[in-house]
Amino acid sequence: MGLREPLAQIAAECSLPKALEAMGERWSFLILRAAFNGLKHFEEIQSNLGIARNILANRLGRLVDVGILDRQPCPEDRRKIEYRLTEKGVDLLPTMIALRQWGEKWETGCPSNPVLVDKRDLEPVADVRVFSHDGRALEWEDLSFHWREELEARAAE
Amino acid sequence: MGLREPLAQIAAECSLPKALEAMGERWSFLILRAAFNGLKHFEEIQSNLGIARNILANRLGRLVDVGILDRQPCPEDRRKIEYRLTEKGVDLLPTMIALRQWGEKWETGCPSNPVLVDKRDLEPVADVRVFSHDGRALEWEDLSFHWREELEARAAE
DNA sequence: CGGTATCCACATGGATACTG
DNA sequence: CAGTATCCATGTGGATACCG
Repeated sequence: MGLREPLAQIAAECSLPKALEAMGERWSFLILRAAFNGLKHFEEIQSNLGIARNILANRLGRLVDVGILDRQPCPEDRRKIEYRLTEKGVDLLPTMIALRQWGEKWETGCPSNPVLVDKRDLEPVADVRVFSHDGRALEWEDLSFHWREELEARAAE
Repeated sequence: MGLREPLAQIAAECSLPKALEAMGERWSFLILRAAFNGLKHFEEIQSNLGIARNILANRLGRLVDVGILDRQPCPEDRRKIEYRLTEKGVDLLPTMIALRQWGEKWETGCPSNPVLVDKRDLEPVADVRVFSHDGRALEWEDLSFHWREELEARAAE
């Protein structure tokens, strides 16, 4: 099954729709970015993004519901609320960085600021890309979609 | 500037909002997936996604406008229209695969089908992640956001 | 501080019918 | 085949006021 031959029926078991259920709304990625940048409080995020309060409340609630953010009283001031990334939330970093890098390359044409760097040497991270199981960088031409069943049948031979 | 210390002002030059302008709508990623899966024609995409015709027309138009898809008469039948990924569109693959893998891990809990494989050995590609400039796989703890100016000042010392 | 409540505008989305 | 046109429902988003 080649990559450029259309699939008769696709998407039957693709996780993308499910992922988009959680992250598909316009503000979700921006709220997530705020979280990655260390913003934890409602007012902080609201003033930084300029998002309407009711929408922010709604989105934060949804992100908490799906387990991307965690809502806790602030340790140093129990009256305040703190939103933190869960492990599931942190796991969205490659997606977010990939999209940001794409925007840098094709939309703005210039590097974003602040930069995501490796703490060890303060060097900017590499472009996010697709690698083979043994670490070779792959181009679109090197890739193909295959049905799992077909691969298993082939492996069984 | 540590990763867990909040940034006073963020997002001033981040390309993410611009990227989301192009890809932020619910259907955009799914239409893109259809394109990656080799679907080229309006009716094909419409029946595969179950999207309303007017919305699909609108989204296809927008994706063409921003240069992610290219709209051409079909080579073998000039009466038909064909949508193909541009280079800019293909460049969204890491983002899409990263999001799909995240969904597999956290939302559906099972691998998607069809699988993206390396043509050479038909092995599924590796999980998309963030690497350092010299190819070390980085965890969230290894990362930090820094202002470009600060990095340049430091380098000049 | 971290929300709700309200109100309103517009965008998104779906269904269906029609067209070149 | 690849859309438009139309209609309608709901969702998203913004502004503002209010609240515990």
